Amino acid sequence: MTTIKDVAHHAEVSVATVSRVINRNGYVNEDTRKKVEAAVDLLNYKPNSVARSLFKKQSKTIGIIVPDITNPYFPELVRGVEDYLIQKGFTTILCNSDEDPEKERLYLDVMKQKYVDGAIIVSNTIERDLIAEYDMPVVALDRSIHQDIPTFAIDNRSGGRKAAEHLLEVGCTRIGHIKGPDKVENSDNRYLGYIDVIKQQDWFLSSYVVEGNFDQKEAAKVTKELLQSHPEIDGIFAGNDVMALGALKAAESLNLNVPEDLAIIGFDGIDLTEMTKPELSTLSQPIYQMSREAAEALTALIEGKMVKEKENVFPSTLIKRQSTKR
Amino acid sequence: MTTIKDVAHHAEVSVATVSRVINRNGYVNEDTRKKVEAAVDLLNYKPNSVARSLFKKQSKTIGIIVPDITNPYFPELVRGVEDYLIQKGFTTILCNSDEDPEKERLYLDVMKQKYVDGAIIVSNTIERDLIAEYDMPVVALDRSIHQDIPTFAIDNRSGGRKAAEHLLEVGCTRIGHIKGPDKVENSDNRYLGYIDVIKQQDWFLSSYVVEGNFDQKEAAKVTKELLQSHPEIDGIFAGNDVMALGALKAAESLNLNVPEDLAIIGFDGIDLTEMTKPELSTLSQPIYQMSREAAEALTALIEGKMVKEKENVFPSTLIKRQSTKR
DNA sequence: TACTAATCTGTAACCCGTTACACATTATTC
DNA sequence: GAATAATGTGTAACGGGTTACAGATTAGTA
Repeated sequence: MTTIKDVAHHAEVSVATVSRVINRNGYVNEDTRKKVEAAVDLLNYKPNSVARSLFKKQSKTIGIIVPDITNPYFPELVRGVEDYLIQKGFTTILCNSDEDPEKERLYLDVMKQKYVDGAIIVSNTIERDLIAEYDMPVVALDRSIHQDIPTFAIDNRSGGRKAAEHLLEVGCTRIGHIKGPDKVENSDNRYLGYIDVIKQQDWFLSSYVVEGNFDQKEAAKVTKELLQSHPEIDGIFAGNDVMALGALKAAESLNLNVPEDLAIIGFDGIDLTEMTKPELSTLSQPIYQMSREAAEALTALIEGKMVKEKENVFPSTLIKRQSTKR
Repeated sequence: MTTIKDVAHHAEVSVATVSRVINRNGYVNEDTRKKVEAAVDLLNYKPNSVARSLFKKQSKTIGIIVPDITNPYFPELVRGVEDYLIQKGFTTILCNSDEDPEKERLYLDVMKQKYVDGAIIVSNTIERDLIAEYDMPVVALDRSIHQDIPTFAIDNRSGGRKAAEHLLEVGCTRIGHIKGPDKVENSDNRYLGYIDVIKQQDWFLSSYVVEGNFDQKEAAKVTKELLQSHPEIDGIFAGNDVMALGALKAAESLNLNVPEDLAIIGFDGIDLTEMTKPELSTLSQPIYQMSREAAEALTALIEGKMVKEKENVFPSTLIKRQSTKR
């Protein structure tokens, strides 16, 4: 590995001069610069980021904590972040938390020790006080953490409303909701959006709402139970696409035709929704855009700029497909 | 940020002693150790990984290069790697190459500069000579790079054979193949497996094989064309699950029933295959296991152990589902 | 011409750990 | 009791950059 000393020696200058050339700061004579650049090329010198980090106390690295990259919602999120950051000269450390506070803490510890410049966090459990301990720029993505921390998320409530309204529009007369886990902001707000619309209906029963844990199998199970105890239900709003898929499976197992007997709409707009039969209607999130902007905000924070807008709410878009076409 | 000096000062010892306590090496008196540990706890001292890396010339970080985390095959692969490595004390840098040699090179440069300890690479384009330039432990995953580099991959050819045989067994009389991109080891070998079985059939035509680029939309297009020009085809082996899905879409658009009119089988065993209707038969890969073992091999390499087995071939498992049930 | 400002370059301290080496003390062995 | 081994601890160099500071030239100005 060639070091700055090797280059200095080769170019017959001091390491300070080489450093100045590399970083384009301070005065350097044109001829000297050329000599140094020639030596850099000749020796194929690449400055050592670790040494630089040690001095500068920053690493040009950021961490992204997601619950589970295996969940189809997150790859695109991570991709949006990574794409932007690499182009800004940052590398991205991937952290799968499984929503486990211990793991989250572990990852934050590691980040701190590695002089990571900042973190993008998707979490329900991390609190502002914990983040304060680590004293690094943080941006919340998909779920808010605290009003002081810049957040990039979907307007879940209005999305929930749109979903319920759409089901009413296509003629559903009894609409159930497969809700995500309790006390998770996303699922709660989507549920509230549904309630906003449905509570005005005289037929509404609280037993039309069941909890599905954002998981396909679980959603299939609870949907089946729901449809068995409430055969009058002809429309289902699932709290995310994966659960909508579970609902689709449930309908199938009960020999219900979608959309004729049962209309189904999901939430998220992951690619999966185009791959089912019938294709799933959904509330699509601008995932890539959102994550990219989160990454932008993080780099701004790292560069010491204030981000004026703490709350960045993105609209969801209704995508009408076969599963609600009636 | 507390440093080792702070701790030393607090415990009234030298930094060397603190270092010895932290790393549990060298002689340290029991009482001294306790004093130091108390100071560490009190000050919540976490050693600075960057400084350590600089001296040790290793970073407890590895890079993983995948084409695109957004492709449903890779998240599980990455997860297998990350899970194993975090537990071994390594963090994982995620790199999306888009199969672009420039990006691959850029990522390798960054890794080198950050003293990354090793890399796990999924690539068709990276060559051994390039890797040699970087002089770091490398393991190839999913696709081989060179016989000198430990490889963890599926037995694609035998998988291709199993797929073709299965279609014959369920009674298909004309079997087409949607092949992945040319000169990509995986697609070529799956194709060869198909040929191994099909070439003995007197009905075989080379026009039964079309190329689909591992992409759903493209696969749907070429499958449709294939079925239109060869309506006698009643079985399709797609080079991966995403293309099998495209084939399913094509069948649908031609009003063909799956599996009655057309049996379809994919390759990979991603979760998606359980989510379609009908559910897709596929050759399932032990993705998580394979990637975990790749990570194990990489850490072994990093620790200076030789990995005896360069070629680690994993079997695929035939999963029979509705799409080939006839 | 004299003086100030701008340009150029090198020396050395610093970032924060790790460890070779030296020295001191205590334990073991004959 | 002397010699040797084992234990305990500190000093300082080192890893590879960055930059404050000083000193030397050159350019610009009155």
